[in-house]
Amino acid sequence: MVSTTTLDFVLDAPWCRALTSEQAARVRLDLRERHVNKGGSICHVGAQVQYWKGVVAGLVKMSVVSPGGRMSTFTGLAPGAWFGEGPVLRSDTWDFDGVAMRDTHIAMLPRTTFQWLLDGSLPFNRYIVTQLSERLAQCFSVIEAERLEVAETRVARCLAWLFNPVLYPGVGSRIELSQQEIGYLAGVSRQRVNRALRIMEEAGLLDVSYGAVVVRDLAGLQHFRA
DNA sequence: TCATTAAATTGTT
DNA sequence: AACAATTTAATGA
Repeated sequence: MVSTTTLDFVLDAPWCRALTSEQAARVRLDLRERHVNKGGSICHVGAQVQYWKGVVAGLVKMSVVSPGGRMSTFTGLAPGAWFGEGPVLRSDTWDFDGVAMRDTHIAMLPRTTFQWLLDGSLPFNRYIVTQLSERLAQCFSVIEAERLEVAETRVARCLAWLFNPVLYPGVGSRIELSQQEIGYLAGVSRQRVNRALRIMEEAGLLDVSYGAVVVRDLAGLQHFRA
């Protein structure tokens, strides 16, 4: 049995609302949850994918480590994010590391249930396709920012990703995130984050406050160039 | 409720 | 990376 917060979170998720009552009932039955303390591991490269996971609360950093030991952070996963469908469909093992950037609450749906939904629900398939498409678009956006090698642009894209309403429907316009944390996510120093945020605030794209950012113009953030 | 202190975050060099 | 300034949270009168 899972907590009511997790249950509410899942039943309210866009993919779940599209299911039949019978399917939703099985989801409810198979659902598990887990609390991960700050710094704890949510998934790691090479491990078997047992569950399709959703971020109920907290923040997860998605990263990979190269053979040389260099670490590259892809993105943050904000509340409302569901992830793991890629590994489930492709390789059965995780292809990235997930680390909790703060105390995090994870909802987990067994792989077999996930596949059962894929086989039995057209709306669920549509949701997954939308999810994958959105992620692909975001990947292009981030790759472009990397090539430009402008820290401000990377920060902007990184934030735009975090506030993506398709991927993270629960996220409003405000996310509690220190400049240090943004630095980890975007792969730039805290100083650069600080400067980038000021520039973007000046441009009217967002407001910065103590330990949080409020997005004013998401589209503007996505297309921001330094 | 207010004042004091510690901790976290931000701004600057 | 180090330091100072600022904001928040916690504590106790």
